[in-house]
This record gives sequence, C-alpha cells and structure tokens, in this order.
Amino acid sequence: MQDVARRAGVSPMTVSNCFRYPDRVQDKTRKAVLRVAADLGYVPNMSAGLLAAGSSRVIGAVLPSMRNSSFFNYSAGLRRAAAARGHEVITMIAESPEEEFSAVQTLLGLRVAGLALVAGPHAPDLRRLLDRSGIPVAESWGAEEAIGCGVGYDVGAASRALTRHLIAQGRRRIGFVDISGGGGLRYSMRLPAFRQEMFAAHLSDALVLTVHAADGFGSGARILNEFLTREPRLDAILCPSDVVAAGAIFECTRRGLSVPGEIAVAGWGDYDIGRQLSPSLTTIAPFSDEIGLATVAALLEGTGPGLIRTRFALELRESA
Amino acid sequence: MQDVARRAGVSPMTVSNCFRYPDRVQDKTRKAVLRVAADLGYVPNMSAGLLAAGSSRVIGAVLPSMRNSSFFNYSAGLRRAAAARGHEVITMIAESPEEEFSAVQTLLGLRVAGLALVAGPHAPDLRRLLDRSGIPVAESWGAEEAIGCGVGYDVGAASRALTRHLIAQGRRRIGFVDISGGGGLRYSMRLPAFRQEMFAAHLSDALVLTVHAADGFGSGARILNEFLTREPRLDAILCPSDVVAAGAIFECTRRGLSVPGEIAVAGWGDYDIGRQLSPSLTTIAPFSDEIGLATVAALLEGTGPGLIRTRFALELRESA
DNA sequence: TGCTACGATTGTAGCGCTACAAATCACATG
DNA sequence: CATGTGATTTGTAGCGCTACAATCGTAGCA
Repeated sequence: MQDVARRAGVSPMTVSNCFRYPDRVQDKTRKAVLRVAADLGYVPNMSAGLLAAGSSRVIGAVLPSMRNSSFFNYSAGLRRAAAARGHEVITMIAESPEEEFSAVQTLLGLRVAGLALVAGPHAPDLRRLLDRSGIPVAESWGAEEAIGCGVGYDVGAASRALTRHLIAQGRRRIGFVDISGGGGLRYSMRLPAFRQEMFAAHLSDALVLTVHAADGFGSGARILNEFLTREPRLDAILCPSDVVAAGAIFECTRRGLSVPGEIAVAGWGDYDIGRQLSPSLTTIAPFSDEIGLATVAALLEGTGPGLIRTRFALELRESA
Repeated sequence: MQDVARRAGVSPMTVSNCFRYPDRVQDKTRKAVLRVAADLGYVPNMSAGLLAAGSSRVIGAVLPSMRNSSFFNYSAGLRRAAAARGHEVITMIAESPEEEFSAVQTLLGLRVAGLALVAGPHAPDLRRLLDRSGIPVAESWGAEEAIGCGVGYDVGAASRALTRHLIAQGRRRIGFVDISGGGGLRYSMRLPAFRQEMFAAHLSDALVLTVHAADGFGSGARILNEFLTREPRLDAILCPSDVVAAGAIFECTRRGLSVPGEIAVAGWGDYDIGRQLSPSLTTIAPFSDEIGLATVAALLEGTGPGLIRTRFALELRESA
C-alpha cells in the first residue's frame, strides 16, 4: 500500500479509502490511485483490513457435497444475494460432521461476516462453538432448533402434499424410502408426514425401506428391486431425490414396468434430470435459490435466531 | 488469546505455540491450554496470524460451476491432497471471466497459500495480476500456455482415441458437437483432434455442430434433432459431456432409434449417469481426482510453471 | 556445590491496514 | 481581505498474532 501511495503521490490513507470508501475520494485522485494499483498488481490484504476494521465482506458457506446438483441453485442464490449487498461467498465442502466442524473452525478463523450451514447431522460441539463466536449463523433447510436462524421450506407439508396426491390418484401400496444418517432433518421430517397421511387414508404405512444413503442412479434400481421383492403389487414409490427416482424409472424400463401405469414414481428436489426424463418426474420443487437468498438476508440483516419459511411446490408431471 | 493465556496461567506466546507448533510446548501445558480454549470457544484469528507470519494454510480454488458433477472428483482430489499436507481448501464459484477475476482478487486478498484455477476463458488481465502476486497458481485441465502450472490430461489424445474407436467400429457419418465460448481449452482441443482422425480415415469431417453452451439433458435432445435434420443417415455422435449424451440417448429412445444399433453415442467425462443409463455410455474418463491431487502438489511443492500430464481412459461401454 | 546444556517459556517488535480525529484545501460570502 | 463551510486528505494508534531472541528452570555431572 505504501508503494502505491508513494507512486500515486498520496498518503496511504487515501489509497485505503479508494478501495473501501470510493466516495470519500475525489474522482481524479481515485482513478489515478486505481491505475497505479492495477499497474503494480496491488490487491489489498484483506487479513490486515479485517484485523484493523474488525469486519469483512466475505460470507462463509459449508456445503455437504457437490456430488449432485441439489445445492447448485442454493449456492447461486447465496452468491446473488451476497453480491447485491457487496459481499462475496466462499465455500467449503464437508462430507462428514467432523469435516464440517473443521471447516467451520477455518471459516471462523477467517472471521467471516456470516456463516451459512446446511441442516444435517452436526458435530456435538458445533452449536456451542458457534454460539460463542458471535458470528451470525444460519442453517439452511433447517427447521425448529436450528443453529442460528433456520431457513427452509416446510418439509413435512411437502411430504404430506406428495403423499396425498398419490393417494388421490388411487395408489394404495405406496413404498417410502427413508434415509438414515445422511442428511438429518433434511430427510427425517418426511417419513412422519407420510405416515400421517397414510394413516388418515386408512392405508398401510408398512412399506418403508430404510437405507443408509442413497445418491446416484444405482441406488434407485436397488431400491425398486428391494420393494418389489417385499411387495410385488407395489403401485407407487416415493424416492428421496430425483436422481434416485430416475434410477428407479430406468429399472422399471428395464423390467418392462410402465410408469405411471403400473407404478407411480415420485422424486424430490426438482433436478434437471426430472424434467428431461421420459416419463418426466413428479417431484417437490424446493425453490433452493430462495433459500440462498433468504439465508444471506438473515445473516446480514441480523435477524438473529428464528425461523424463515421459504416456499415449495408440488410439481405434477408424468411419472405420478 | 490474552483471555485464554490468562485463564490457563501461561503467556500468550505459549497459547500461540499450542496451535501453531504443538511440539514446542509440553504435553501437559498444551492440553490445559487447549481445554481452556475449547471452553471459551476460542478460535485463533487466522487473519492476524497470517499478517504476522506471512503465510496461511489455506488453498483457494475457483470453479466455473457446480451445475453438474464434473468437478466433484476434482474438488475431492484437491481436498484430499490439501488435507494430507495440513492445508484446507476454500472454493469460490465463478460463472464468467469477470466473476472469476473478482474471485481471484478476493482470494489474493486473503493471501491464500496457493490458487487453483480451471482452464477456460479468462479475463485479459488475470495472468498479469497473478504473475505479480507471487502466489503459486495452477490451471487445472490446462495445457501449454497455462497460467502458472498446467495440470491435466491430453485432451487431444483422448479425442483421437474416441474418434478412432468409432471409425474402427465402422461408423462413417460421425457428428461432432463443438462448444464455443463456454469452457475454452477444455473443449477447444477436441475438434482438431477429431478432424485429424477423420481425415486420416478419409472420412468427411463436415458434420460439426457448434453450439454456444451445452449442459443439461435438454441440449442433448436439441443437438440430436439438429444433426438428424442435416444428415438423416447419421450413424454416430460425439457429445461434449455425458449429460448431453444422455439427453441424446433419451431423444433416440423417444424417436425409436436404437443405440448403438443405428446410432452410436459417445459422451465425455465419465459421469455417474453414464454408468447407469441403458445403454451405458462409452466415454472418456478423465481421472479428475488425479488432477486435483496433482494440482495441490504443484501448488505446494513449488514446481512453478510447467505442465503436468495426468491420465485418462477410453471407457468402452454399450452406447458406442 | 557450582556449572553446563538443553528444553520450555516469555517479551518485544512489527505484520498491513483502517477508525477516528485532525488538518488542509477550495471557494463563496460579508 | 478575513471568515466560514464543506469536501478532501492525512497522521496516529492499534487490531491479534507470530518470528525471533532472550530468559527461565531443571537435570546431569564433576
């Protein structure tokens, strides 16, 4: 910074102002300083700035994975909302609660302006760490009991709507795929809602298959086969994601089962593949970008702990 | 840090050492300090540490998108290699050269220990900015002329291998999908290699369709239709990615064209979907995790500018 | 006991920047 | 020409931490 100041014939403070508060500096001066800075390849040391000012314009996000596209829209929403407020988003991928804890420590070490978590199983000490950090936190796809501010749609209501739709279609032997362990709350609220609707319709809710994790098309095929072994007259399945549903449909094609004629297949998440598949997938559209938007708003507008509900939609297409 | 030191009855310097050089402090002392730190929720301020020490243990990566899974393995490789060296990876998504430039500035401002870029079109000033920054840079999927150290497989060789395979199968009217703009070098080296092999086999290389961008299944369908309009006797197409190839196969199914009987369809990238599809996709497997691994090695072992070649494989499956 | 050697611990100075207040400047007015 | 006003610029101090050198403690040995 000294260098830039010297070459531009101004004080270091003016250089600093050029970057942080452009309005405070005369147009002519600023342009000159910025040109010298560009010439020298000077980029302000954010660490020093943060240390001196006590605040940064970077938001940290921890994502559980990028294996599938479900977080793409969320991440885009985060970036869009952050950019609109002059902030940046840095992302860390963490595929286990331990990795998540370590990622949070790193981000806390960076003293980010806010931290966006994704609901799921967390390390036991995570909440305490974040409570004491004093940094705004939001838990996306979170519900009650979220760390910081929970932002997400009503998963239970979505699950009920989808189940009701299948029942209304006349489906009676409906298989439900439950995910244990993997995504925590993001999944765990679906099953009780499913049971509730089945019970209300006097149907059996016994066709529940609990799998440890299901991503990828392969698990869709395995799941379908497992269900058919247990109940050959199965007439619908509720999959945990569109990718799994796609895998199930592929397997139906292979077995010569017509969808939705013989079996209705419902997905979850409104992934790209669901629209292109033939038959196209009935699914829950979560408006993930809205979650990203609302998360940043909660972080930066300082709403504090609470619960922000975003929308969802039951997307009726061909498969169910 | 003062707080922790006071409560643990040691000097601030000892607290600092506990985190940075655990070996320098006695076991007993370290445990005591770490317990107090955990109690207080203390996380060292990395900015201050970086400022004082002049080096951080964070690697910055800029990814062009997370819309599809192609970067998943790469990112996992980065993280694995970084973790093995006691480093962390933070990621920024940038969907245009301008966003990439801004992301690089942010990461440079953070004074990361190394910067992993992905080959593609860059902002004109990017190279100069990075040259002057003095921070190690690697360009993954890069080739000659890469910014910093290029790390990637031989895209031309892969394209030649795939083309030769189709020709050897007796395919004669082969369509090639070229991407303009989107991924830069990641795509642009494929077409010349394709032409070369077609020429060597005395076949027409006229069936080239240039599209601006192609991701998503939808574009696969569009592309197939466009080709069939231009050449109804088309007997093979080379798609820029497995997702596009999957879209093309869906469209073939819809039209009642048998794959690979009437048309061979080849993908690129060895995505998950290609394995599950029926027929399964012949594709180029890029060993993306190796690219990630080698990138971190180049960054941290200070190889400097150069070119690191990783492997690739021609994955022969049912579709071609 | 006195002295050395070596590991553990502790001050000191300063990393690059910004908040804040103070100083300077340009210019219009009495 | 003095004075006031508001825009622009500039010192000063200090953010939290670590490199480095200095100091302390203690065990080993003559």
